[in-house]
Amino acid sequence: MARPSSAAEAPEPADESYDLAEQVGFIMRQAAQRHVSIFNEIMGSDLTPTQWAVLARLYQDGGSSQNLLGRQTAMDAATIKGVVDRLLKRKLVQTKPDPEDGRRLIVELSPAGVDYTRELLPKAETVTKVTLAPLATNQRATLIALLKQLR
Amino acid sequence: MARPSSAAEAPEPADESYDLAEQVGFIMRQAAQRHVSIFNEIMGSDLTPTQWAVLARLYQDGGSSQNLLGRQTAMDAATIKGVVDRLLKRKLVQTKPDPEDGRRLIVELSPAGVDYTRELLPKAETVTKVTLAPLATNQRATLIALLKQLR
DNA sequence: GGGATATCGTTCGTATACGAACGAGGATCA
DNA sequence: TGATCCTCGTTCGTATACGAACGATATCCC
Repeated sequence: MARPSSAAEAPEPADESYDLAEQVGFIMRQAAQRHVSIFNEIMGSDLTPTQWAVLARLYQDGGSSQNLLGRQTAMDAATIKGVVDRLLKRKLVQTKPDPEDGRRLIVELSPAGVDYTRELLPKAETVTKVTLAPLATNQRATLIALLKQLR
Repeated sequence: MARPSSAAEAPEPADESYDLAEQVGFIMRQAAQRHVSIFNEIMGSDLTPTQWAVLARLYQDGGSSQNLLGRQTAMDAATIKGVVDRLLKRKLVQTKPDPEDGRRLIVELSPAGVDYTRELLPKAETVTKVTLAPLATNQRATLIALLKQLR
């Protein structure tokens, strides 16, 4: 059956035109899934995309408070806590209280974390390359520009 | 500090050019987060994007086996099970064994699920509209075409 | 000074997401 | 028929993701 009920019951014409496979959200979820799959293949299963985001951000800009770090890596306070905890357990990051603000916890890369991140940088670039491989060069810039407008 | 170590230590030139905020994966995750946020606002917090994907797929094409349904909605076997279980608990879907294949479990919309899905269709279209609102009309088709190539 | 307000980190609960392993059923082919 | 291989559904463990609530600390402003 194509429809679970007769067409005459549909009150709004909109009902006829909805196709899940054509909705941005659904397509974007699939594209994101493929990206994560590529990430896991290249980076290895011992590091997740969000964990990498934290390492890369700390490597680029140094330590920051846990909540700010979360904002910079697109995670809310509850999520960044879990990610930082797991990186702490692996001793890739370290924390210390902020002397200027008793509420804040400063998170920064450990020396081992710096080395680890630097070693992974080329692989991280490969992830982006492979993810964008199906697109022509000019299409890649277009996609990124369009996605940025949807943030 | 801009870099946790001196530039002279970097063995590969690639290290200098990596910027997390410019990687597709990171930008796509943010765009997806905004989409989910819009989804929750419009559809209400009692239904998730994946649950909606299942309802919409069943509404469009009728029942199918659980694993096939998962493939059609971009979820693996473990994930679709959880989603179907929660929809079962709300009596929006119903299941029955496949008479032709003892391994299969057929999942289909319940009568209440059909009504519920039909009522939500206009809102689901609004979700897509609002998600794409920042883009010009011709850009929307471009984005979708590019994302489809990344699946 | 001190009360209202905001931010920070934490915890809980729920829902994807998926790898891995498992047993039951089905298909293929010698 | 029987051995082999594949698919299906299930379960477990781990990791995001985020709303909600909480106490502790800062800040604002009267």
